[in-house]
Amino acid sequence: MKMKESLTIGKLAMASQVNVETIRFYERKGILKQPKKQGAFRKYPDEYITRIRFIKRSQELGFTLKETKELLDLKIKNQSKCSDVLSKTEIKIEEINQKISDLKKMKQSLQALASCCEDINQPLSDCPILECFINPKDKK
Amino acid sequence: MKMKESLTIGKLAMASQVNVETIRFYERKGILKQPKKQGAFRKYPDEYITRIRFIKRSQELGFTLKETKELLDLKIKNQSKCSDVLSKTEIKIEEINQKISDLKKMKQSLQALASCCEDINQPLSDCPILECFINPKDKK
DNA sequence: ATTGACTCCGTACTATGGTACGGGGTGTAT
DNA sequence: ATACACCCCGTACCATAGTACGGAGTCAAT
Repeated sequence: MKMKESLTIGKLAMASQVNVETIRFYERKGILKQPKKQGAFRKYPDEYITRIRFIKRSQELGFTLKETKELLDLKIKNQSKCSDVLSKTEIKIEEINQKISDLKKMKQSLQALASCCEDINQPLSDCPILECFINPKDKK
Repeated sequence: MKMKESLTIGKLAMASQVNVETIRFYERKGILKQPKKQGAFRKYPDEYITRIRFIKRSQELGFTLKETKELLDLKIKNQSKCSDVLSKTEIKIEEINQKISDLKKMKQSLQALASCCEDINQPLSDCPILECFINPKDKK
């Protein structure tokens, strides 16, 4: 009797492109909840792949594991009070807005550097990469 | 005889809003080069403040110290080819574009989650927060 | 029923980006 | 000339985010 939607930890790791140990690490940290075991081994439904990919991408976007857990918990604990979810969600949205805004600033700075380099006769030492971050209009 | 443009490590740390130990750490890592010493103490010209603010800002924007060092080296080794600078910055710009795009997706998902809460009859479990990154056209 | 691949768990180790500590030296202001 | 704040350096320690290891157990195929 084989069940579809039932991955061993090794298969899950392969499918979600992380190390087996990473999955165990996430379980210890409470970021992934331990699945039911069939016999002695963990058996994971397919949606864990999505979950793990979400975690990895969130990290790449600058969220810590703790923050990522909070994002996941918004989804998971959907029985929690609407007002809780709403306020947490709004905080995260604000964080994202800030990240987007910061990234746009950095992009502009990098583009300024790039455009300085496009004119090959321009002296490279005049490239504004250092100065363009240190603007008086400080975000803090 | 006092020299302008000559900061002790403590003054520099204060001015650039980092810990003294952080400056020493950056020197050990080669991210800041050790300045001339006057007597037994390091003496820094003012432009180190700019340098350190640049490092901190880069980190806030998601660059590692190693990457930040690379960016600084682009400026410092200005004998390097413009094409080197250009290709490095273009890679960073592409990374930034992808991050912004993913953050926007994440934001939309969170807004969907928030609006679920506003409309209490909407099933919360349909919120697409997990799905927002999982596109077939894999970036790697 | 035995082999081999996989899993279990706990523990230890790694890298990154710092921070803290402590014993000693220095520099300057009074 | 001496007090006191500051600096020197090495080393140890911290959190985060994993990765590796190793001995034992398990499952599935032959």
